[in-house]
Amino acid sequence: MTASIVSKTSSTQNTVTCINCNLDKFCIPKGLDHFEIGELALLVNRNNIRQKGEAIYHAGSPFRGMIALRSGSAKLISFDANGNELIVDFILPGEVLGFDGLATQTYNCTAIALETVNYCHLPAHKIDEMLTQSSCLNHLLLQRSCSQFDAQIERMMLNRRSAEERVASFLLQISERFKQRGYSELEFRLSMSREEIGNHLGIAHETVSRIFHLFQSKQLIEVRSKQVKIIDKKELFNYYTTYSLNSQK
Amino acid sequence: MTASIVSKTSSTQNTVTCINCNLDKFCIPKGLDHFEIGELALLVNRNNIRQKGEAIYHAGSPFRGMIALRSGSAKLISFDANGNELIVDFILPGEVLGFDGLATQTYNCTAIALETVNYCHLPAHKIDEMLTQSSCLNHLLLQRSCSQFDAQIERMMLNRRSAEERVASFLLQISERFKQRGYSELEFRLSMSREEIGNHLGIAHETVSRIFHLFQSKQLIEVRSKQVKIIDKKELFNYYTTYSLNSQK
DNA sequence: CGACGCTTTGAGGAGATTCAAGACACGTGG
DNA sequence: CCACGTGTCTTGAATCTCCTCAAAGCGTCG
Repeated sequence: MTASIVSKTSSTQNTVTCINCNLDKFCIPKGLDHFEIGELALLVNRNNIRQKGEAIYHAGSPFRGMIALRSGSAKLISFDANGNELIVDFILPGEVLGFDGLATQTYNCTAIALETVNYCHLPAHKIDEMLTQSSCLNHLLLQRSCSQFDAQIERMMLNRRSAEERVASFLLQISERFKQRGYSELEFRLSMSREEIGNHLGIAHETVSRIFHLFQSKQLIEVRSKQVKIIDKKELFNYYTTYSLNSQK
Repeated sequence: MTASIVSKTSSTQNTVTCINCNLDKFCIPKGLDHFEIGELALLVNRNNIRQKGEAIYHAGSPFRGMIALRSGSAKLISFDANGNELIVDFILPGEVLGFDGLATQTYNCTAIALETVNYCHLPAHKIDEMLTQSSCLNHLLLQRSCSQFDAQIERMMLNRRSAEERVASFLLQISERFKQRGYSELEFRLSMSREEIGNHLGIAHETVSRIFHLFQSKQLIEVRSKQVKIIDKKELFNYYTTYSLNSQK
């Protein structure tokens, strides 16, 4: 594990903390008041780096705290009984990792960088401190955890849809997440491979490729390797709401 | 909504409360100390009844509190954009409902009785009271919510398995849950239809039927309508761990 | 430039769905 | 108590979607 690197700049302007971080609307501080964010800022280790393919934490290892990605992306994976990898989620810049270890104090998943990442680390023992002091954070974490419930239902819904609907939904979801963080919603680079997309969606990587091609031929998107441009967002959206009209009741 | 019926017996022996309830190991009180259970017992409305097909709560309605089933079973459902029903989970006696409304203060799902149910109701405003007083309950709820995370991964795993593996897993899961609550683990009655099982597992009801028949012909189970007897639990278990050796990497 | 990994594309096949028809179970009323 | 009707369950056959295997194309990085 690398030691956390605390900025040594004396001028506060140049020091990025939770208070002036541009990700504050999406990160852990979301929902906390100004004072609490200040408290939080003192607890966070910034500027941790991992290269592509390196793990941020491992399944089974003791909970070390929550992670907020400042740049780069990661995949959150789990392994089945036969050691097959299952990609539980992709994590984009500004998103938070670590919920899989919060309750049991042991990480259930392994987090691996898909490209070079820079992240902030809120240590576990400091989370405990905050939990006993601030009922606000407590409530916040509860809320965050419960929103997992919604995500689960969303995923169950997707799992009974066709491969085309899954891919459409995947593209729109990534687009939306980029948009919310101030990146272009219509043109972006996928940091994960077709294999990884397929794994996450429960379809073969060849199928992902074929459907990307299909969408391109239908003028819905333009794909060139990992670069994606969404041409017809509306139609892409229709793709996965309209097509299941005669699905099971 | 029916008014809660509080027992009018004067003798404490005849009054079932959280303190002497046989479900205390599985219900909300799990993990609370004796004093806290006593507190809880004062807050709970008991003996609420719903008939088969009736809703216990509706998606979109304000969070009214947590529900613990004392007898009977229910299904927790959600609806997709086209109004198709998705069965998120089945709830067996002694299990707790309502997590889908805890964070947002609005139920995300609809809970419907699969047969006559008798349930206890812990009102929402009393949960709030307890949350500000007892950090223990707070922590407990957080833990419960986080365990949703595990369930989600488990379900994602299942969703890339074959129909046979899904059905095997379903039977074993129900069996395990009955066992934990003191019912026979090898012989039980399924309160849900083939249609509902299929919906929950993401397969057609005909497929469920066919696989029940297949398992019977392999001497793994005996099925007669809704009555199920597990003959070879071990082999049934192998069925869904062994069969995916050459699944996707 | 050559090697390796990722992506694309094709062909064949397996598994699950859909549609359709018949069997069975359960509740109702005669 | 039996006949009847409705809804659930079973079973078969045809079809379709997606997977698997295989090979070729493309990109990237030393």
